[in-house]
Amino acid sequence: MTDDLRAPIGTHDVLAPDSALWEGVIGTFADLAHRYDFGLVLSPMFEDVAVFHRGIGEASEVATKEMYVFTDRGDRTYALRPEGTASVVRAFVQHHPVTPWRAWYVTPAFRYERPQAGRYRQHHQLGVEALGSDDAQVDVEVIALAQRFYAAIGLRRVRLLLNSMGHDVCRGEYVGLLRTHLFAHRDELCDDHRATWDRNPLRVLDCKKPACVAVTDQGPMLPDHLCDACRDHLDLVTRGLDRLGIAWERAPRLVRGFDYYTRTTFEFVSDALDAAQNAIGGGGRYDQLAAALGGPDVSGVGFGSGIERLLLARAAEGISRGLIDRDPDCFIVDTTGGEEATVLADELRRAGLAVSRAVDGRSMKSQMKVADRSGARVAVLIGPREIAAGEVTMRDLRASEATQWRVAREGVADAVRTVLEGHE
RNA sequence: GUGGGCGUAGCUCAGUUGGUUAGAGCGCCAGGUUGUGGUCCUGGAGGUCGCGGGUUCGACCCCCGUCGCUCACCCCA
Repeated sequence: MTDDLRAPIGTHDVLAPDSALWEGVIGTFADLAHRYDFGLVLSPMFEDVAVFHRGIGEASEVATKEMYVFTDRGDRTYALRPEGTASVVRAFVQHHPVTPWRAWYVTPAFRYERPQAGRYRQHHQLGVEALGSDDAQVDVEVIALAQRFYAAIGLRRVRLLLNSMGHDVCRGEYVGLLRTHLFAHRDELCDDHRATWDRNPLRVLDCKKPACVAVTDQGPMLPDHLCDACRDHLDLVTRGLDRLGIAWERAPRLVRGFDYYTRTTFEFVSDALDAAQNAIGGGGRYDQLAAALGGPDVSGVGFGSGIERLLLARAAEGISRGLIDRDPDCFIVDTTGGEEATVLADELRRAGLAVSRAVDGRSMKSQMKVADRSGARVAVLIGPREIAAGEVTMRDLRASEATQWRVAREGVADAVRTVLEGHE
């Protein structure tokens, strides 16, 4: 209701219980990243603007019109990170860890644009980067991690689109051919690209307008013009994916938005989402990024995924199953003032249990209602009679018929555990 | 940046041709013989009708502006 102090446009607060899904997604990813031998990297949310200009490309849409650029009190020009890769690679360059270096991250990403479904000014990405090797096996592992991750969070209607951008020489030759073709057919392009095809010919490949599709359909496709080395690399990647049983599709038109990609590029799309925001993740190899940021001439490969998009895709697939259980194990009802509940709760929590309780001296009936809604499996009741007897009353909140029993005060933790196990 | 739709209780919404104390469901709180939840019943709290201006005897309703939400284009996660 206070309109003057809301979260900024295009940003969102995520509160429990919704946030449990975020915990689940991030936790699942952290666990998987560990299994795939990636270590967590934390890097600043803002960087010298040059990190992104040199990284994702000064001419890219994101860099030219979507970055949050600001000057700090010391007159330094910074930008809020619009994506994850550039700053991770910057960290790699700065610290020169032993290669191959494998890092995973989860971070907010900022882009100044009008919000819409699946598109926000602050969204969140998680991903991995592997630097210091150009072995195609790394590409395969990165893609496999992404694919296994989507499966782990329950997504089924996901397709992997694969392409190769070649390297600077063979792509350069290809772009020349494409530009010649586009020049010959420039009048047939869609309204937008009739003016911009020359500046960024690759973008035209990505255009969905029938006019552009008709032109590019007859033109040269990048995969047909790869050099031998790039072709071999792509073949190794596809063979690796085949051996892992990971389905993929060739996507010769796949052109990603950042300039740093070379060779392998891929995108995961959800068929449950509308085309405007169906990309739930993507990535690829970048041979020149580290060098562009002043580092060694080493290659890297990685991918990033938008958490909001993943959640959107889950919802669109009708997946309601949660990823983690954040309900309390037990709920303490104390009608003697609340001090006993505090003591018992602390004891149970130290024993590893998740405990909820009521405060403010509410009536037993009221506390029982709260206990019920809390999702706790069992209620632990403390009243004058229990205190006198040195016991508590246990009540199963999930049983269809009322069942309760007395337990010695010292044995509460074990009694709760017994109930929990009985439910599993 | 451009365009469409929408802004009424915490949430989802109703609100008659502008008319006198703005409603419902859910949620929340309290009761229903004073130690007990989930169903049911009763009662209660909660709204400057996004904000500002205008028209009018009178505006939640009409007009203008503004802010916000939302969807689409562009691009992407």
